[in-house]
Amino acid sequence: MYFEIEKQAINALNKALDQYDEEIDRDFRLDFPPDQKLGDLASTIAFALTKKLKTSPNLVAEDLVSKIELPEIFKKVQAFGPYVNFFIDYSKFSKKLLNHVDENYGQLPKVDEKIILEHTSANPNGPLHIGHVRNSIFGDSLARLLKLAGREVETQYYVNDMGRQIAIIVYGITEMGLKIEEQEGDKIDAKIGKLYYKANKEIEENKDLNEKVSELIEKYEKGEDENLNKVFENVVQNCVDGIKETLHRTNIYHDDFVWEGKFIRNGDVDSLVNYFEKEGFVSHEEVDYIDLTFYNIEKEFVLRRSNGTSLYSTRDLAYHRYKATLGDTVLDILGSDHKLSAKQIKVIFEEILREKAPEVIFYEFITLPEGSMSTRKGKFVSVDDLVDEAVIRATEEIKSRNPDLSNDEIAPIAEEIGIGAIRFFIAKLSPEKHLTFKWDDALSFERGCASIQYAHARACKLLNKSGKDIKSLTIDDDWTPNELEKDLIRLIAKFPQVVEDCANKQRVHNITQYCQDLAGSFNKFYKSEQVIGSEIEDTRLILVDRAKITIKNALDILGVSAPEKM
RNA sequence: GCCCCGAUGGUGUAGUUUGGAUAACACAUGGGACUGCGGAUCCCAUUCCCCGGGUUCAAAUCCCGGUCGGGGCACCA
Repeated sequence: MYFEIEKQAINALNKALDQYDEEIDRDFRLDFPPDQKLGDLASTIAFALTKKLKTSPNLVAEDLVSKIELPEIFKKVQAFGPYVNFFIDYSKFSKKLLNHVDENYGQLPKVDEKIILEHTSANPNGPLHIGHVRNSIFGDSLARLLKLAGREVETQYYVNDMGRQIAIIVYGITEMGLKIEEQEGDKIDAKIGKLYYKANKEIEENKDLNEKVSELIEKYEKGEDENLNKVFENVVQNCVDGIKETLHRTNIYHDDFVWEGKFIRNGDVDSLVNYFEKEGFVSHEEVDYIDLTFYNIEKEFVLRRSNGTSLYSTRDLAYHRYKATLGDTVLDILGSDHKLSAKQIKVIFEEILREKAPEVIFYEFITLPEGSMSTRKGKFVSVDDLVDEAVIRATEEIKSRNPDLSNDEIAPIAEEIGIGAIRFFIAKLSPEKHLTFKWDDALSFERGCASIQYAHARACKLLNKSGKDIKSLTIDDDWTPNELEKDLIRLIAKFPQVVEDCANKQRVHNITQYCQDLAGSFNKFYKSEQVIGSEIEDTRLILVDRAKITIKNALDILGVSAPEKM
């Protein structure tokens, strides 16, 4: 809705600018003034004009204002020093906006772009830990955001079934006689993580065993030993199943799980290497590699191990070419430790293959106070443990606030609140920020996400209590919103623009801020304005209903559900 | 050593890409609102742009040089 209004203001400004002889850049946007007393939309265009006219910006602003033909939706336009500010006519605008908001509010028109978004892609050698989950939460929220902004999005999880890690687990099973189901842990992925830890320890203590692991890799890559294939596949499938369970519990779903082995079996990796060879990009020493020093990358890109088996990086290249066939844009969410290899891939795509390189969004790590997490060393906090703990705390909180609710009623709400708290906690941080994980920070959620969910629950309660069918109500013709109502309306109106801005910038964390602002504004309104029993009860019920919808849709971007009571 | 990120109230962060008006949010601390359409709420107070230069009418934001913190530099993924 703001789009439309902004466009009208910009048009009016442009018409005024037409009356000057000076040419200035017409590609400008409007800002939000710092205070509502200063209006709803502000332009700094006077500064640009001042340069040409050689007078003071204040005079230019005054002059501009006198030349503006004000569109109907505005009440007035006024100069404040050098700023030209527009004031919305809220008696007209509010009605228009509230009648416009429905369940799909925030959904922008379809854009002709299909995005293949890869996220999470954690190695299937143990459970998801809180380092991985930053990738998942960011990736999933971004997918939701982009969809809302009109893009078509397909999410993929790249399953590393051929890596050394999996071979080490297989070694533990076939050579050390370890059994997955005998390991500690509730879930199969946790058990696999334990087994990996043990097998890895054994190999680290006796380096000669690395030979054996390499043999396993070689055999699996050849794929001729049916029994061995089954062991590999069984480990990977089980672990992925466990990871999926964790992801689903936190509202994260992928459209497809692509196994890297596919690109060995279907010959894509071989034909890619052959192409590099044929075009003369390959250098041969102990191994075959591509020299990238010409492109300012010190590290050579190794194509195969000396025993001929493939490497992750080569398989990844094949995978990315595959993804490029599925959509217009290939987007990866990666930890900052992948920066170098992502740079290599970019150069290979652009300079050697002459194809569009994948886009990458990097995030910095979550570490424990004692250092980085490591599945190999068994040093990590699993997402399952974190979620369990969050739900336990939420349960206690609900119990103390609603003693009359039964356990069956509490359980689903506790799940919504606990998971919301975690997703919100991770999502609110911008990706380039490093985070040191502390239990208390992650779980002190009473006033974080929960207060937003609470605002939603409050709105639901209120609408229910009115006993009215909201759809049948109409807005009072004489209604002019007061300051608190205006505030809330402004925020509701801003939502589509927030969606668009965040999607363009690929920044999810600003949504969390918006949610807090919106809930805060709703709470203020709720506190001081009576709804039921007021002279404009119907109008206010409609406002409450639209605020409720907007909160719900905004939380949905973050994968956080909005409970109707809590 | 080379490369990449970060530094904003007591704490944790947003704002930096696109320079504009009084730097936003949450927590913490201290005070207040108390039977309300559920207080997981609201109001008030306190406290911030790492340092040094430069560009500009205007710098948290851009440029140069430092300091401190995190990460990367595998025949790992």
